[in-house]
Amino acid sequence: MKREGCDMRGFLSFQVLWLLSRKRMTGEALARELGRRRGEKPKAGTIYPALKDLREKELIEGSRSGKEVSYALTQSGRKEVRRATLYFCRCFGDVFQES
Amino acid sequence: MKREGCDMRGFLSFQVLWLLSRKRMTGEALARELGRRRGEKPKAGTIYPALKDLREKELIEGSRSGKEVSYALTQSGRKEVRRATLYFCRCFGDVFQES
DNA sequence: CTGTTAATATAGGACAACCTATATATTTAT
DNA sequence: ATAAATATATAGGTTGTCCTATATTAACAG
Repeated sequence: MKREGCDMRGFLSFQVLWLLSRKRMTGEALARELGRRRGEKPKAGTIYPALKDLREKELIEGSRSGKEVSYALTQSGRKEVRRATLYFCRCFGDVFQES
Repeated sequence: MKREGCDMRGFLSFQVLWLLSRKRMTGEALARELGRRRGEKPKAGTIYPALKDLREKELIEGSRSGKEVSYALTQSGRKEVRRATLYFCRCFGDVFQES
């Protein structure tokens, strides 16, 4: 299928780190919050592979409680989200100053 | 090669539309401005295929003058950049309110 | 206990965003 | 005229972001 407009994918892992920098969350809670912002909730096949990748990079760590896994940033995760946020603002800062 | 941090690719086409919404620019000028913001200038193989894609979607149009092609938004390009900016702000607005 | 639902997980595929070449055309300098 | 530099273009490859399945496990209701 051809996209009509410009592609708006990207920065999923950054957005996950950003959300976790504010509050510890489960995969489902993350998906719900992303859905609230994007208009459409990402599917399981989007969110869980992303969480796995961040876990393998040791930027986040999860603790299971029943069927849920609650994620939080590790120390390098906190460092990384600071770095990434600076980069993000340098790239897109002016997009916000005018809305 | 494994990336250490989180991936920060994405929104190239949006960023190009955004820059063109402010000023008519050539491919080279766009690459320079992206380089200024990102810290590294994107290569020719990144920028020109992106411009070709946006041209084929009729979101931008270019006019050649010598060796340079100067790009500007079309009418649907202007519409698209408004739509995309709203979406972008809804997703990432709070990232900026705290820096 | 058994069936359903909720949360997590993985496989496999499409596509944009990046790269490294390599090529062509125009302009500028020698 | 010729060489070098500049701007544009395309081919081909990797990776992250998305999807649609399909499967597993824990909680919950009957």
